[in-house]
Amino acid sequence: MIITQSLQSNLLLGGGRKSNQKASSASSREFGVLLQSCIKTKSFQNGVRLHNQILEAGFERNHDLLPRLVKFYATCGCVEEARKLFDKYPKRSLNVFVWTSLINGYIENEQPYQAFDLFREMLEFGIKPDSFTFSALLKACALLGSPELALQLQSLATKAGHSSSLSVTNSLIHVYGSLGDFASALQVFDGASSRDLVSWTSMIRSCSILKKYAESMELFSKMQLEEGLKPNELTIVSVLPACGFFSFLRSGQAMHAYIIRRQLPLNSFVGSSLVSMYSQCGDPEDAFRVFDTMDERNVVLWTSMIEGFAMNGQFDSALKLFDQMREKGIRPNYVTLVVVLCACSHGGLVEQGWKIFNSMREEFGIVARVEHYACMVDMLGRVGKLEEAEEFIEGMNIEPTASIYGSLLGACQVHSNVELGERLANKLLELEPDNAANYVILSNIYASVGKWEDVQRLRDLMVDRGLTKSPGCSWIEIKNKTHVFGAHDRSHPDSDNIYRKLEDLGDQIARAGYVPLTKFVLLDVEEAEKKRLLCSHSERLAIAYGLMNAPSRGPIRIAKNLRVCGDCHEAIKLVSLVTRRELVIRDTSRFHHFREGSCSCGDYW
DNA sequence: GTAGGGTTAG
Repeated sequence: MIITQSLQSNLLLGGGRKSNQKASSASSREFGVLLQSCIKTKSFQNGVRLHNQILEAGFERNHDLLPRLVKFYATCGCVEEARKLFDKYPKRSLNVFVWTSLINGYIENEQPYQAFDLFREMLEFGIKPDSFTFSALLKACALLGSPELALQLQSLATKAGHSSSLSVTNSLIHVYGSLGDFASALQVFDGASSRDLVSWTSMIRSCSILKKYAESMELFSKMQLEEGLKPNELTIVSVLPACGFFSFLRSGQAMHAYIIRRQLPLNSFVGSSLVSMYSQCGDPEDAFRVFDTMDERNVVLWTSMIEGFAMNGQFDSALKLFDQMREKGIRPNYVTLVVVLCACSHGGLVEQGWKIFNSMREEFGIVARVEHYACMVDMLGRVGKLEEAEEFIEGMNIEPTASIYGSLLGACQVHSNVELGERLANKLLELEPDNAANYVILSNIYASVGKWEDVQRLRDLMVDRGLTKSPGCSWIEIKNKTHVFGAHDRSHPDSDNIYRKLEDLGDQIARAGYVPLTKFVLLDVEEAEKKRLLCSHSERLAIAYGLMNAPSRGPIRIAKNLRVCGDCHEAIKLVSLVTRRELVIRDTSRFHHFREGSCSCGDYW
């Protein structure tokens, strides 16, 4: 509405200034504005009526109106109509604007091949593409998943002198980022002669997509400090995954507050990224608050919230929300079902899991993909039904992938099944010889049953193949500063006090019945050394520091880059009991909410 | 007439 009004006022201003122009010219402008508003509102009937009037007035071929008419039909999903209109006139007589409109029309209707065919034809007719043409075609590269094609277009655009155009620069950053070519995206961004908010937002998004979250946050502050650019809601959406990844609740809250303060639109995109961020920060209550206040809830928003509950151990709430979503007539998509099956798996809800999996096609019209199968394998593996899981894999409609075997290998580690673990790991080492995780899991399986020679053999193999495992660490945010701890770390300036606090906590939990579970030490050392090593796992250092420095109210939140070990899990339950504090720990994919001696995961993770 | 946004198993 506002847009239409501003267009109308522009028209008035323009008309005033050019009062000596011919009447027909003023009318064609008027038609242009009206057509534009039909495109914006996608009002098909009004547009067709307008087209007829344009035809009667003899304006159809007007250099400004024809491209808009083409765009109108394409926007309303009638790209064939747009093509008919295009074919009505000799191609050589049509300007680049008309050609680009139809190219764009094909892309908007997800027909990238037709777009490229038309581009080829355009070049053959000697029509020179402009920056708009290149922007449009770069979008098509993302659809086709082809960074090579993007590179070709980049060199064509450079030759044609359009490479410094902002829209070409920004499209290039976007397409390279979307296709996983971070180096090229960065090269375009760094080499750009000018950058605007879109360039920064695209680069921040590229970092987030490629899981370069630190870079994402760094760019976000650099953009404001060095360029003085103010983020908008798209920038916020691009940086929120980074807040979630690091569990930086305060930063995430600041983003949320910024949206509200600047009155930026809180649409479904912003809504779902906020829900995800709060969930990843172990705060499902605030995630739900955002979810609950959204006017319009689409499938992605529902999916985010279901995942948010599941991630935080609230499996019943997750499944209840799934029911509610269906009652509201929202059709789940395949991601929703991945999330729901994963909730069943993590919550040990085997019966519900089977029921949902078996009804996927009939009830939701969704054919199971590899992700769904992986959830089922994980679900069976977790409850120790390893053989059933293996049979399930054999009976699958699809070829098992490394991820399927990986799911079951994880279960073999939990249930110390050496025989199956070995078999699977050998398959996996062939399928993905560069994935360090497989070596580590197999080595842990050997360690858990004391096969130290095999542990050593795998370590040597990893060294030979140049693979390293990422060292475990935990971190905590205190007063906007992040404190990172490695296992047995003594590098923190407050280290002495932290270890004193740990000793004190050790005494308290021992009185509450703690017995160290030394089987979780995967090293061939003496029993006493094992006990000592357990006490200084990184999450315990972070907890001790948190208890000393976090505000006295509210939960203490810690994030960790690996799974919490079984012994720490027991110890932390008791720490929550003796200190009467809620402790929230995020591991690689989910949360443990420790309260009064128990954990939200129900010891099942 | 152009460019940038949310959910996904292990």
